[in-house]
Amino acid sequence: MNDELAVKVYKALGEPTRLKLVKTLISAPQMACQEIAERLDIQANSTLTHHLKLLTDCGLLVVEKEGTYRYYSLQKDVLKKYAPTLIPD
Amino acid sequence: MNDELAVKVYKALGEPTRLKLVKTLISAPQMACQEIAERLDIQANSTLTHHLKLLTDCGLLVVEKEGTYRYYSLQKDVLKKYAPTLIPD
DNA sequence: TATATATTTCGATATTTATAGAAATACACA
DNA sequence: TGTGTATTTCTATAAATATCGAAATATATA
Repeated sequence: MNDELAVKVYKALGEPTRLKLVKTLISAPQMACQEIAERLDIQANSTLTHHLKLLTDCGLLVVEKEGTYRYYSLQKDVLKKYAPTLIPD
Repeated sequence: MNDELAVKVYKALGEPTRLKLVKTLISAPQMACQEIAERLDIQANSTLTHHLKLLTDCGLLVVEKEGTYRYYSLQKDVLKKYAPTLIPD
């Protein structure tokens, strides 16, 4: 058990916007920034980038570049390990 | 799934001192403030109280008064629900 | 009641973090 | 190459939070 990583994961999940983001991605295969920002009502791009960085840094999200877009998707195995209760049956 | 509560729980766990506190209580049946403060190297009583409050407010800990002492113990079922990976086999 | 011990509350400060705007970068395509 | 779109980086600011010292509260016991 890596405590530093656990702290990062739980810190990432312990904020309303990011928890909502994670829950949104549970049912979506992947989403680009624009769509995420709209869905979560985030005003500034930089704010979204900030949250996405924290979530990817701890391994909860991964990015895939495709042209100008970057698609973010959830690493369900990581979420399942640290916070399985967030995943609906 | 109560998102507000989840945020509170993960916020509580997403800080090094509190994660350590929770992990300490996993193997201890209950501990009084003094002992917790020593074990975690917390300087000020008020700092410990602050952390204990966050942890009890989200249901991770419960207190039992006994004379001048207050014994804090972990609600393992709550921890198991939100962060089972923290509990060793 | 007076004193000692354990813990909490209050008020202040320093650090962290969420948010935003503007500039920079990356890429597609005309 | 030049223009438009998507995202990130930079810098600043406001809000949240961790920490502390001192005073207050609670309880046991001399």
